[in-house]
Amino acid sequence: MTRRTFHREPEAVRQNDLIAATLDSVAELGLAGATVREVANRAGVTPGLIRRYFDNKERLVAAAYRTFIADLIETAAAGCGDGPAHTRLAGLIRASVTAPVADGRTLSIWAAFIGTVNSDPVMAEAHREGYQAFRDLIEHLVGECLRERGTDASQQLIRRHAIVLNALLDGLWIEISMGGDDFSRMDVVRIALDSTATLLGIDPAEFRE
Amino acid sequence: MTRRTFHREPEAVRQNDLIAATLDSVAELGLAGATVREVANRAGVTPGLIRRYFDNKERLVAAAYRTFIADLIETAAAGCGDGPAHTRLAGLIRASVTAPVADGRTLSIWAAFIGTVNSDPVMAEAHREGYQAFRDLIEHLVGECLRERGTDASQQLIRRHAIVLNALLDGLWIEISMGGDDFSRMDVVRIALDSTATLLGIDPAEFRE
DNA sequence: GCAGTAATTAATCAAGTGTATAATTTCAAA
DNA sequence: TTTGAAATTATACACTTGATTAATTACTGC
Repeated sequence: MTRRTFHREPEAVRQNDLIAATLDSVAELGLAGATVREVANRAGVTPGLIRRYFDNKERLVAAAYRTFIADLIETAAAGCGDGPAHTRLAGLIRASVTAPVADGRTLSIWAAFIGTVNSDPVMAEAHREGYQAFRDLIEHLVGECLRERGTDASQQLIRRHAIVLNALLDGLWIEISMGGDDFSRMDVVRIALDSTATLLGIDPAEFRE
Repeated sequence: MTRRTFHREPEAVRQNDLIAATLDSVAELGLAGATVREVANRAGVTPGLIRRYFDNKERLVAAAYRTFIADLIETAAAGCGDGPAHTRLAGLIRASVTAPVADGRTLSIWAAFIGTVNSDPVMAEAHREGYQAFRDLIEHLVGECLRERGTDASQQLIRRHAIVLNALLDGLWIEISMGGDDFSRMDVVRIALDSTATLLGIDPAEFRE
């Protein structure tokens, strides 16, 4: 009986493959389905190998969460482009409520991980990092946006706006990703942009360009 | 060696205890920690008993989710009271962003369950029910609120408002429950009410009473 | 081409899981 | 008080889980 053949991969590649396999497992089977064996199978690898790249399963899952969140924020932030602040903010909003940020798979992974934050300190820390990054991004853009319009907003007011806008985006993202409603028929981007403009006291037309 | 003593309970009570124990387990240990033995221990009962009240663990968890969501919506809806529509809407909003609806334990349970919706059809159905109930409640209140003010809003516009408001409340609820920010210092109720008024085009003062 | 090292496999382990069932105990009715 | 049925316990089972280790294989540098 002969062993299965294999070929070596650079450390970074294998780590990446294992993380990708983990995220696929979580998306399709839930966190409970992301077993060491399932992940190894999807990565085309043997279960024992995981331990060479991650001390234990907990670390693997935490690493997967970190890259997931980082990628998600990066994708959303990439929608900003450059130009005046209100255009960048509009880009961020558009990216946040459309695929690939807003879709079922992303939500599934996010939800599965979020469910662990309360009972797992490692996951809680990984979560805090990513969350704060997004909030800071929004707060920065809102501030710039208001300043651009000559509004002399206090830091406190900017923060308040950021909190509300962040909440709105989170909520819309969840609703859209969940897909229960007939969002296909609506212009979700339009809804998100108009609502944001209303909340910030900006002329909605300015967002539509 | 003598067996442990026990006393019988009416079917409804036992079911309730088991569900409560399940929710406690999920809140503190996550879904993975809600094992048959853990739940039984918390309910002061032996693991085998669970099978007498629920065909299998899956059913127990689904039942727990259903009662959890139902209670949550009921608690939020109880904040409505009676009176003019805008007062009832304000009550719902207030209830949604304050304890016991908005707190860490509630969020933990919610998140743990949400994480299963994508990979578990039974949970998906339980989820859809509860979610729709809340959305309908908001839509109804928004409609009444606008009509009360003489605004002749189309059903489509009402629906749009409900979607946005629901998203805002969901997002705020998550942010507050997560507790990462220094919400303790802010008047979250005020923020929620003012934002809602802005979105619906209502005078904020009308909400503050 | 060869040797050595490191990556990978294969096989095994102990612990924990949900489930099943038989043995007991409680309680209400007679 | 006794009896019988239903609720509860206790025990066991088959399976899956994450982890561990020795044996093998692939690749790098010479």
